[in-house]
Amino acid sequence: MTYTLAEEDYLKAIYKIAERHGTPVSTSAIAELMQTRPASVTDMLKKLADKELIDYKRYHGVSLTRTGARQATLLIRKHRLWECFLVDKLGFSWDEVHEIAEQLEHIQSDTLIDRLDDYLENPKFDPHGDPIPDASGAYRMRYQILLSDLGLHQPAVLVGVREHASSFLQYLDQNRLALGATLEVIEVLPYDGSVRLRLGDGEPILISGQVARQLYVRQTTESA
Amino acid sequence: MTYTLAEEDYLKAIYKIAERHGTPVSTSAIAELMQTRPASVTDMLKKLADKELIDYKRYHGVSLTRTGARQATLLIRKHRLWECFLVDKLGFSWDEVHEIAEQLEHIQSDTLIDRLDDYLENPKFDPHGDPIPDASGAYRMRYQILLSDLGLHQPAVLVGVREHASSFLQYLDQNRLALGATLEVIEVLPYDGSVRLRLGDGEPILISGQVARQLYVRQTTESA
DNA sequence: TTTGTACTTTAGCCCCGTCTAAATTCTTCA
DNA sequence: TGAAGAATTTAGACGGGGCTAAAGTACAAA
Ligand SMILES: [Mn+2]
Ligand SMILES: [Mn+2]
Ligand SMILES: [Mn+2]
Ligand SMILES: [Mn+2]
Repeated sequence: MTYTLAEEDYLKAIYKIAERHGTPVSTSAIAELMQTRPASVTDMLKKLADKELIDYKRYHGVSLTRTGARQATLLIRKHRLWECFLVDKLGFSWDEVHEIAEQLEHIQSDTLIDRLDDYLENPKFDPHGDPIPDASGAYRMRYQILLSDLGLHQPAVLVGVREHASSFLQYLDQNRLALGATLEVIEVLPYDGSVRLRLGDGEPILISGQVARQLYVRQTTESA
Repeated sequence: MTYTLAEEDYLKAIYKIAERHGTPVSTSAIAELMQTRPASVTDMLKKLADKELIDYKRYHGVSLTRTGARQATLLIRKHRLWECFLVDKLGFSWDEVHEIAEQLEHIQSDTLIDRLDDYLENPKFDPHGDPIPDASGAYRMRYQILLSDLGLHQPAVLVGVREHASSFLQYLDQNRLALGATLEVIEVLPYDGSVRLRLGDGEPILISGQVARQLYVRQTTESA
């Protein structure tokens, strides 16, 4: 019923890889995300399989069981709620909170996280725009597309980031690319796929195609 | 520069025992407080001595070095600030917070705890009346005596508890014995040392000598 | 001064989570 | 279809932190 820090982090890693690349999840993908060796991953996979948190067939990758998936989403819930706390209450910026939340998410207390949720007034999204599962583990995906897939002159709002590295988030800050910003693609440069944007009512800015593929936007009504 | 959870808890235990019973601190005292075996304590003492966090001579107990004591007080600072957060912001009661703070105190972040301190408006005492060290590790002891040592008809205020067990704190709640309560000893029963108190302006209550020896009070002016 | 007893340490073991090196299995392509 | 070559697992080790049982030390009482 209660899992170790390492077990929790593995479950979360498997969940995130499955979410992005589908199932089954390979040993090497887990090793890369967790910065460990594949041999270490194999060891842990056996333990998680013994506890029926994953379905594991040697040489064929893993997927989470219902129990494992539930545990992973509860951990993600805790991670994201703590990030909200750090940003909204303690004044951290969105590029500073990940490492701390990576620790805080493992605090074991049945009531703590629900009280924190109430204290924060039940936020639905974390500082990076990621949805926060409720106490039962359920959440709805926000409607979103990649900025790189947004049509020309389609008004849209920045709602999330695919990349969470500090350096990337700081780059966004420097270019006034904050969540909630309204934008519109003015031009896509054919040579390298760079994108020229109108941001709010300011001067147009230019971002690389690389960056455009890391930003999630929601289209707004034409007339907005 | 950064210590494991177990190392931190051992340093804190040594600090607390030394504070209450003086130095050197015995292996068995540590084992009892930490709920482990003396053999395990001996193993850890060797490691802490290697890292120069304690002075250790086989068979003769330990004391903290300057570095060790500093580390212990910083841990206590974190523990007590988190307890304030849990009580003041999340609405926990003082008997529910110890276990959670026991985990939260180990979160590693240079800035987190200082921001938390500011967010809580730099409290000087935790929910149990214990002083909170500042960022440099310094704190002043509150003036206090045991209720069992308070003279008859001396007006006083309840400022701290020596015992932190949930059952004890709940007992205090049930008898309206909260920190800050004004009180006065009306009578000490000679047979078993029980104490009759006037609490605020309510009816007198009777507490055992056992309980009276767990409560810290500060005398107030006669005219108060 | 000796000795009994309580306290402490050592020896040897265990589990967790990680690693390297070697062996195994899968897959792809000639 | 039969190797390479890549991915994965196994074998064996290690450090951290804990335990039991046995041995060593200190100290108080005789
Ligand atoms: Mn984590
Ligand atoms: Mn996030
Ligand atoms: Mn602790
Ligand atoms: Mn406290």
